[in-house]
Amino acid sequence: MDHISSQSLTLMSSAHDGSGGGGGGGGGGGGGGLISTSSHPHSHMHGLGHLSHQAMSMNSPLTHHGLLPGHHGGSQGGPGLTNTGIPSINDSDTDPRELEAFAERFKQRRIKLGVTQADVGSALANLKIPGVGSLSQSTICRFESLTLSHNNMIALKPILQAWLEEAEGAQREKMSKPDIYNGGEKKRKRTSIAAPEKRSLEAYFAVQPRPSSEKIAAIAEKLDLKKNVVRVWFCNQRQKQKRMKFSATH
DNA sequence: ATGCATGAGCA
DNA sequence: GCTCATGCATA
Repeated sequence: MDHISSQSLTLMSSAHDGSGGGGGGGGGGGGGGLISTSSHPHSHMHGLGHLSHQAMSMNSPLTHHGLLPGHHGGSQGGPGLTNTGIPSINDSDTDPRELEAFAERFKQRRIKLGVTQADVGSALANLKIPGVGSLSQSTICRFESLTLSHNNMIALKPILQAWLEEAEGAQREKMSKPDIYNGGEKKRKRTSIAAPEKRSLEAYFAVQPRPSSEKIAAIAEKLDLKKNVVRVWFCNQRQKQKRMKFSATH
């Protein structure tokens, strides 16, 4: 992609507006999973607590959004305090339109602060929020571009909002260093699936998004790919369909 | 910005 | 073995 590639130094002047359609695909909101952490052999431990996990069949912790008896004007600048005094998650926090608006504001202010996505990710650990550690540049980027699941967006919003307020309040000091790498670990290699194979996979996916193990094996052999590569490809493809926004490639 | 991958938790 | 959150590697 020859976009405006700037992850650490250059400035990215995104010329895209905040396209309105709140509706998006986030509607379903199936899963109930939230934050989890993964630790790799070479990375330091992250710490987003494993709050909850899948809730597959139904909506769960979040009151379904969508059609609420109209209230909340739209934007909310402050904490979601209710007259009950509990800073709980209100309906407005699950509103796709609000999420989109927040993501936009977040990016705007983040850039204003002269902070990169990666900086935000590592700075989260400094917030000392129980169960919250750092996040990657990828995740911050996906949050801003709404390419996360609806539930994931809802879970991350309060955390990023907290960082934003903290960063703006103490807008004076420099963030800490990213971190150091262990120079002895083997680096993961990313397999690249060629265009023709990719087209075939998409074709199979169109008729059967969830092929059986045997079917996957057949596809794998036909395309001369490792079975696991094919299986993961289907998993990732399914996940993509659940994002709030889709990749511009279609 | 995004493709392929890992890992936790569950069925 | 799937889903879901998340990340390394890379275009």
